[in-house]
Amino acid sequence: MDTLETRELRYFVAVAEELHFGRAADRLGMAQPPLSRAIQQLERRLGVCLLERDRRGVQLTGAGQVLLREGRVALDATAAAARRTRRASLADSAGSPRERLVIGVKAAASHDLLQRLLAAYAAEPDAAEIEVLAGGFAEQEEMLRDGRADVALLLVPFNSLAGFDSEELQTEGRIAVLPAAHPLATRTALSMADISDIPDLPLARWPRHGTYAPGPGPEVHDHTQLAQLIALGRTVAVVPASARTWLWHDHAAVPLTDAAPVVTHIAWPPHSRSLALAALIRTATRLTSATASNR
Amino acid sequence: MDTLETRELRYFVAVAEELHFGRAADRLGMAQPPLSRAIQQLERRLGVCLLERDRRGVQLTGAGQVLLREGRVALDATAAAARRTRRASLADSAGSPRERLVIGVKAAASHDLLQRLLAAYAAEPDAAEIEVLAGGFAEQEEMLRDGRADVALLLVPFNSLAGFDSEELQTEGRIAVLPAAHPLATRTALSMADISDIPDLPLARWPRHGTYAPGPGPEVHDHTQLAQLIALGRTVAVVPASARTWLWHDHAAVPLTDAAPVVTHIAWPPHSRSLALAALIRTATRLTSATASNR
DNA sequence: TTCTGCGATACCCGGCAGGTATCACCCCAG
DNA sequence: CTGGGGTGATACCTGCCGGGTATCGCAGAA
Repeated sequence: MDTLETRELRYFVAVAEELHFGRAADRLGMAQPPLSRAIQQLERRLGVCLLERDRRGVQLTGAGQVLLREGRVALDATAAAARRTRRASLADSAGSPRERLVIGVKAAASHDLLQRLLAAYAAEPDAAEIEVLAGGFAEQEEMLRDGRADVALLLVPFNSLAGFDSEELQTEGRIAVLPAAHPLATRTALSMADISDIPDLPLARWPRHGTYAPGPGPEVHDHTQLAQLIALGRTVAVVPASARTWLWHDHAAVPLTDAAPVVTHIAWPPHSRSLALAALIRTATRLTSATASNR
Repeated sequence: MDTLETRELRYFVAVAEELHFGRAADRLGMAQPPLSRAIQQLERRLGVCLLERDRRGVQLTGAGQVLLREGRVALDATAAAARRTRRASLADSAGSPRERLVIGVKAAASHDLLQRLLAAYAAEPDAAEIEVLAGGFAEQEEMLRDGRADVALLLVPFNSLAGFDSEELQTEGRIAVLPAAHPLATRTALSMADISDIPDLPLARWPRHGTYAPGPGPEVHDHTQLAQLIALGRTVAVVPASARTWLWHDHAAVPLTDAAPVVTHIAWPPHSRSLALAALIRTATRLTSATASNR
C-alpha cells in the first residue's frame, strides 16, 4: 500500500549489514531505541518479519535478505538521482561549456588501455572533460549505480555487467607475479596447479564483498601492499596481464596457461542520454575494434 | 549530502508530469501549498533549480528533466523492494510450498509462444506456479522495474531491454491488418509505402509514453478497439505476425516486406536469484533454440 | 479596469521522529 | 546460584516538520 521511505530503507540496510542494533544506530548517528522502533514500524507496515531477534544478536529472515538486496539497489538509485541532478544543474547553469564525464576504474587495472582511451578521446573535436575516479575492487559497479560515475571499465569475471549496458573492449590472459628470486620465476609458463599449493608461497587473499575467504595467504587490500609482500618473498598473486604496468624490479611475471581470461568492458547505466558519453563509447570501441556485446 | 526521501521524489515526479501544482497536489491527495513548499525545500536541499515557474504553468529545467528520469527509476526500485519483500515473506512463511512467478506480457502479443512456454514449463518436474500479468504497451518494462513482475516477454523494438538481463526467443515479421473488403486485402504482400498514405484508410495511432503522435488516423489504446475500427473499414494497422491469433473474420492480414522484424525476448531484473526463474528461462530458450543475446 | 487562475506566503496544529531512562532477558564468570 | 554485562524492547517526553486553511501577488483575458 504505502510506499517505503528511503529513511526506513537506510535504517534497515544498516541493521541488516551490522546484524546489531547498537552498532547500526551508531553508524547512523542516532540512538538505538528509535532505530528499534523504526524497524518494528517497517515490519508492521510491510506486514513482514524481516529479522529473527534471537537474544544473541540478530539474523535476517528470507524476506529480510530480499529487502537487503533490493533496498541497496533502491538506495543507490535515489543517491544516483540526487547526484546526477546536481551535476546536470552545474552543467546547465554554467551554460554547459564542456560536459564533464566521470569514468570509474579499478586502480591500476587496464592502465594502458585507459591511457590510450583518454588520449584518443581528447583528440575528438568536441570532447568533454573526463574525470578519472579510481576505486577498490568491485566498487566500480556501485559507482555506476549510485551516480558517482557516468561510465566505468569493468573487468569480467571480477565485476558483473548485470544491469548495465556495455561493450567489450579487450581480453587478456593472466600472469602470476612472483618474487624474482623464487625458483618458479624462471619458468616461461605456469599452470594454476603449479602455484596454488606452494607451502612457502601462499596465494594472497583479496576481499570479496568486504570479507576475506579463509586461507593461509596474507590478506591484502591494496596493490602497493601486495607488491611489497611479493617483493619480500611472502606471497604470489594471480593478476591480469596488463598489471605488468605496476611490477617492481624484484618481481617476476610468468604467464598462466589455464587461468580464465579477463575481459575489460566499458559499461554505463542503461538510461544514459549524454552525447559526450556516446562519443566516449564510440571512441573506445573504435580503439579496440571489438564487437558489441550488450545493448 | 543528505539523501532524497521517496516522498520528495514522489512529489516532484507528480509535479514534473503534470506541470501544474494544483493538479499534482490533487493527484497526490493533498493540498497545493504544502506541495509547493516541499518542492522548494527539495530545490534548496539539492541546491538546484528544478522548475521554471513562469506564471503560466511550470516548465522543467535541464536538471529537472534529469531528476524526473532518475527519480522514476528510483521510485520503481523502492516499490520493487517493497513488493518483492512481501512476496518473499509469503513464500517463506507458507513454507515455500511452490514458488510463484509473475510473468508480464503485452496483452495478446506472442500469444502462442506464451502458450507453448507455459505448457512446456508446467511439464517440468518442479515447476513453480505462474501468474500471467497482461499489461498495456510499454508497461512490461515498468512491471519488471517496480517488482510487479519477475520476468516478462519484451518485444523489440517496442520495448527496450535496457537494464535487464534477457534472452532472445523468436523473430517474426509484421503484417498489415486491413478490412477484408478493402482492395489491398487481396494482395499477397505489401510494402510500408503501399499502406502509409491511403487517404481513406489512415494508419491507427498508438500511444507512446502516454501521448499520441499527431496524425490523421484514429487514436487507439486497446486491441479490441483497434480490431473493431479495422472491421468497420476505418483504419489499417501494422502488427507482429503472431497477431494473427486475434484476427476477426472480416479482417485480412497481408505480410509486409519492408517492416523491421519484431523480436521477442524473455527478460528479467539483473539481480534475480530465483531457481524457478532460472528454470523458466531455460525452458524458454530450449523451446525456441535461440542464441543467447545478453547476460 | 476587473475577473480568473496560478503559485507563493502566513499561520496553525497534530503526529511522529528522535532523545533519555529504564526494563527484560540471556549468557557467563565467579 | 548469583551478579554483571550486553542485547533488544518499552515508556515517556519534546521539538520539528508535514500538512491543512486562508490569503496574497501577479499575470493574462474579458
